[in-house]
Amino acid sequence: MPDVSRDTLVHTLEEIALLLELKGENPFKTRAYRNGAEIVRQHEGDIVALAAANELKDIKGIGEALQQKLHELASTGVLAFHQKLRAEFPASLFELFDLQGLGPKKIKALHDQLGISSIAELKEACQGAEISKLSGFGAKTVEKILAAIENHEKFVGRFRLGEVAPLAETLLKRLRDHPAVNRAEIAGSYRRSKETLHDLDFLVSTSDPAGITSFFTTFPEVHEIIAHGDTKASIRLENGLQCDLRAVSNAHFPFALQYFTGSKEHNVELRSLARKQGLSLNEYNFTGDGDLPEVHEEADLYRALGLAWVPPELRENRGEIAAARDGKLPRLVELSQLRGTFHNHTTASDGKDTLAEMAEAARQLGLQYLGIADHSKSSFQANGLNEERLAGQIEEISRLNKSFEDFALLSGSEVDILKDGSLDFDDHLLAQLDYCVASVHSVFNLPEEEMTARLIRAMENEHVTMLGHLTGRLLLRRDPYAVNVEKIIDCAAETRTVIELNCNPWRLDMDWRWWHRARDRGVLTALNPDAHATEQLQFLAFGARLARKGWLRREDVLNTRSLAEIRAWLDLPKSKR
DNA sequence: GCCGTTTTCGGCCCGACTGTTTTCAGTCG
Repeated sequence: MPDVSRDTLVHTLEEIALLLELKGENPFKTRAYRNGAEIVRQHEGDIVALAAANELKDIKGIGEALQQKLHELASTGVLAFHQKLRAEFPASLFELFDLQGLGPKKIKALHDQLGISSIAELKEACQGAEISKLSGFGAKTVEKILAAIENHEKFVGRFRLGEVAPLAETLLKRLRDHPAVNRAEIAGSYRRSKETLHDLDFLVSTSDPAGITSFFTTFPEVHEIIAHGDTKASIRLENGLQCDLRAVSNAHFPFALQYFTGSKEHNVELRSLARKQGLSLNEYNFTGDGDLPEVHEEADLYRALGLAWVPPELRENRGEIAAARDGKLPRLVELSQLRGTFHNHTTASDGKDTLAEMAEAARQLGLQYLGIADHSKSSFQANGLNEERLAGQIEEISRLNKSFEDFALLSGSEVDILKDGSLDFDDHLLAQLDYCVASVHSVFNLPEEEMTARLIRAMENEHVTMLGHLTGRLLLRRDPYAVNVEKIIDCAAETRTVIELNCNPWRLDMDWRWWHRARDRGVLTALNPDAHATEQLQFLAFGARLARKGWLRREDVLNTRSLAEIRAWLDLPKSKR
């Protein structure tokens, strides 16, 4: 039996969809392949085994053609149809899809008429004159393509926290399980919970450093060994992520952990502080005249410098060293303190799981309440609910709630903020909801002043409980839209509007750099996973990490409150909250 | 390519924006 995973099936179908688009195939056909990919991804049960046994009948969305293709792929490991399509286009062509503003039609024109099949070739063509001879490629288009390439270059080699976390934890566990390893941690920006990373820094203490570095370089995920010495190794994984390993002794471990966690700016401050005390600090130890402080843990190191232990998330040289000296570090919020969450989707709009399934998943996580905020009617692309369907959902939630003890669904809506700042539903309907998340999903390109005024108008609505994904950014993909965040924070403080911390690893929006200021203005946040499937409720963990990075405490986070407290809070008029 | 049925072919989600095209095509959400 060939080694075929669910991912192989999914990615093959998705790639076929892309290739068919390039060929200019019927868009509904390409959609059928995309749908098929999604169905395979979501299917409960062993879909690979079913496909291999040719038992895919009766799965809605998988017709005869897809059944046959999935069977061929699962049972032989290859799909002739896919191979044949692939042979028609160079593999590097796929990278052009990563550029904002380029779709299948333009890519096909570039490939067919100018022989362009990579970003590098496209860049060259844009800088020359030939490209403007193509119909549909005027001066503005060329300008936009160049901007998209620049954007892409800026982002290349970086990864979102959420996409590396599972892999990072797997590799860490493997190191910890090795008999010669005493302690192991991931340092660097991962430990500091940066929203994007360019590498992973593993650190182990061991009595056999050379053995561990060798072990590390033989991991099955290794694509390339960049460096391999006795105490240090660097590998590149198949997904492009670079991983560095340092192996040190137990005695050196706390120093190395502190040193490799960074940030560089934080460490510079720390070392200058040490120097003032006649100490020198490096990645292995303190040096200097006289008695040196005894260090077994990171906290000992900070204490030796007259500081409280600084949580790694705060180590960005943004005031944490002074706070640690003055005993003013915040007691940061913890994932385990969350009691519920507000912004989640169901099959009613563009979610993958039903109301009942989402509720059950939230209960499994130990939450007391789950807010449902499906899209509103203007979000056609997301199957947004109109007034009638929303009213039906409110009833369904109320019905379901009768079956729960110590748990409740809350009726909300993720209502679209229209271009002029008005809302997609009228106040009468909004008043029937437990709460409302207001978000922008269209017309992203307003000038900053107009966009800010648009959001402010929405926040001034009595029924708008919180603002969803403030800037609309998609990390490493799409820049935030122009908005004056300071003014939004001030307005949120005045109008008592909550600002969401969207926990989806693509968003993590509002950016962590603003939360300290918002908190000081008395603005509350809600950690919202924006879950479109039950497993995405786990995004709360990323949100908690970023909230900590933003200096937020338990009291700054609305959804650390109990269900009873939330109900009482929602019952207050907005101005009294 | 899938689905549903008005059983074997027609419909499949809609609208905004942009640029370049003079009435629309491509991309995005």
